[in-house]
Amino acid sequence: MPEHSGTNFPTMVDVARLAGVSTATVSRYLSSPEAVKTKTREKVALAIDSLGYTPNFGARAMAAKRTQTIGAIIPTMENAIFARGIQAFQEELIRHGYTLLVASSSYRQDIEEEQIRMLVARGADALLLIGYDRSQKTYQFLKERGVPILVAWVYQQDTPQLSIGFDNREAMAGLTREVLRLGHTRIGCISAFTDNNDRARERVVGISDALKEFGLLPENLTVVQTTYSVESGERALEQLMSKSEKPTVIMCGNDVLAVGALRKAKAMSFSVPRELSITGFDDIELATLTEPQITTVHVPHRKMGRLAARMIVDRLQGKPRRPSLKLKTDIRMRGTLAQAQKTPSAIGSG
Amino acid sequence: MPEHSGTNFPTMVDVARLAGVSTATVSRYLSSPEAVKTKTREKVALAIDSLGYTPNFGARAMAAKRTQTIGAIIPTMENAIFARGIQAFQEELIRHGYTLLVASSSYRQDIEEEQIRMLVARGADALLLIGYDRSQKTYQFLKERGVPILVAWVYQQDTPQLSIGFDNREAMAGLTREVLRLGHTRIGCISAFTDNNDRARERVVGISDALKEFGLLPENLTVVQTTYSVESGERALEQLMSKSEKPTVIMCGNDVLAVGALRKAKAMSFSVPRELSITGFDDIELATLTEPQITTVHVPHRKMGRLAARMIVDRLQGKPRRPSLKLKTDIRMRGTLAQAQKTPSAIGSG
DNA sequence: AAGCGATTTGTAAGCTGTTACATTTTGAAA
DNA sequence: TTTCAAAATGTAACAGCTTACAAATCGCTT
Repeated sequence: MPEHSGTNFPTMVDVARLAGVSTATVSRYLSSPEAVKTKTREKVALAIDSLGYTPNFGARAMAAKRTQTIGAIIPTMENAIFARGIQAFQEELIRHGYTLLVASSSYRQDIEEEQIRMLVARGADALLLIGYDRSQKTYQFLKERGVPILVAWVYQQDTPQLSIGFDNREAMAGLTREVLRLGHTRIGCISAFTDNNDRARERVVGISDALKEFGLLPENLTVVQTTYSVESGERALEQLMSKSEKPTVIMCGNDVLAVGALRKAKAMSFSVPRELSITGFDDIELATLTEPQITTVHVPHRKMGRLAARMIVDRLQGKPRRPSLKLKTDIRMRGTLAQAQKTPSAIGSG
Repeated sequence: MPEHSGTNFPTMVDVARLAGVSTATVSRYLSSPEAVKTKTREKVALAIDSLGYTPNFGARAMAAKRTQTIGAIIPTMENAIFARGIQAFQEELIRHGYTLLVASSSYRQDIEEEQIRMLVARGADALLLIGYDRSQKTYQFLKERGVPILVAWVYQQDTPQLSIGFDNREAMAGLTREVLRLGHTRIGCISAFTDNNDRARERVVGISDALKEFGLLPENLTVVQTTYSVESGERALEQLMSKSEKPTVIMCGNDVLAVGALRKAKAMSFSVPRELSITGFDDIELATLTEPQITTVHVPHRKMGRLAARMIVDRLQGKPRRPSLKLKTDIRMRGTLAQAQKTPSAIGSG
């Protein structure tokens, strides 16, 4: 007589007994009510209600081999762009009857891998991942397990994975062209660390692309890599502006770094944008709250989240596979970017 | 001959067979390796590795009746204070071998209830919830299911639930005292909607408390309720400042609203803080990025997240129950709060 | 070599759903 | 009334793990 300690909740068997039907019928009632006669349906509904029955997720997952659950792994919840995109992603998923499980990797590949396994083990029907950068082993694992993935926040033509995002490289190149048109030739760049972060890497490459187009040399660009935070932006700016050959513009990998750079620039008494221009990336709310407001690249995060959800749901419901989606970004010209100040040391005196 | 479509992954039985042990041993290896001899351990490890085995979560949950999973439901991911607290919460949980499942309720009670059921059905061992406000039915459900909960972001003495947080009412009263000492008598308040949001409600009550202490009347306070966003703050400020009897200080329910208020005040050409003072609540990063910086109440969100995790883990591991925890908040005097401007229309000219 | 407690491993029941297939019921046509 | 396909329901075999209990093994001591 194994007396389990009280914690015994009603199961399907209890419901079936009370309703006077078999468990199969209860199960059918739960997953496709229209397959059950009205009269039976009422009996079952009543039984469920009076017992306060809730199906056990684990058992269901095991038996049915699907969970109506989507997993997502983002680098961090503390970054507004992910928070916003994921929030929209979730709202759209709920609308389609799916549940979202979120995990964060702290920008670390080993943790991301662990989280992927965790989510797969939990039976996630599909996964949303940020960026392409991860080991071949991980992709292999996902493939073996048959778990579909959607790569978000980036778009690249020649990848096997389905993706939704934008072309970080081209977007940054576009902004750089504007910068160069304004006569800047000495460019500082504050980037997030680029290892395991293709978004960051592509943005830096985008700057180089544009430089080349304009016939400038690699020496015209100085890159500082740092972590994601306002303070990091401050430190990086200080570093860049303490050189003898000071840049006339600081292009930042995202808005948070730009805010830090702006704050430090002010503290160091550089007039922005007269003496020094600054640009950001993402167009988070913060970018319009500074003085002057930050010139940046606008990215439609909410839209991306929403569309990502639709793509995944379509995929799971076996609809014809949509191609990867490239979203448009656009440049928001605001107060921190202006004409380069003419300096004694003239252009390209080589 | 049910031919399942290829998707058959290695199970514990496969591992056991390959390692030449029983499934019980494999299970032990997984959950308490120290209970397995070194030699056996190696064999099992090898087998797991070469098969690429991952335990099935559903099966495990069902058999063990626990999941090493904690659920958390926050109003929204888009609010930096929750994002930050939850991030810390998660980091600490991982350190103790637990996994976090996050869901968001969009500040809606019905959705929160649904999410609670979802997380319980998924076998969450415990739940982190924000604020006390929810139906008795929900508390009852949780109690029946035996799922421990921790209420965060608030602290109240006389509640049955274990909680960690701060006294919103007292914190806001403290800030209000400072405001009143500076001679302000006409106070505007921009609050989040107070239904189903005890944090917001308590903050407003805190203002009233302090007013009473200083012998001021309810008429001295005008409250506007709105949603959570910079724009809402802007609109609310406009509304408050378009009355004939303008307030000399605007106390906001959180920093985001304060930022909006500040921006609109500038746009309407009120000099802050000379003509109009503004205060916030939370002390998010944003509060130090405006010009002038926002005077606000500092809340230790990260610390709260970290401690919340410890409390829950202790509880689950059967350690002696800690009492609810009240965290200290403190006032950050910055640039948006100053002496009330003396106006012709003198005080209380009844 | 036998004995014995402690350590390690194995056996098998049990956890709660889903679903293929079998069986019964239903209702319209003959 | 009988007949029969369609509709509704029931039966029972899984799904993959944990764990109480039994059995085997180990390392000493006598």
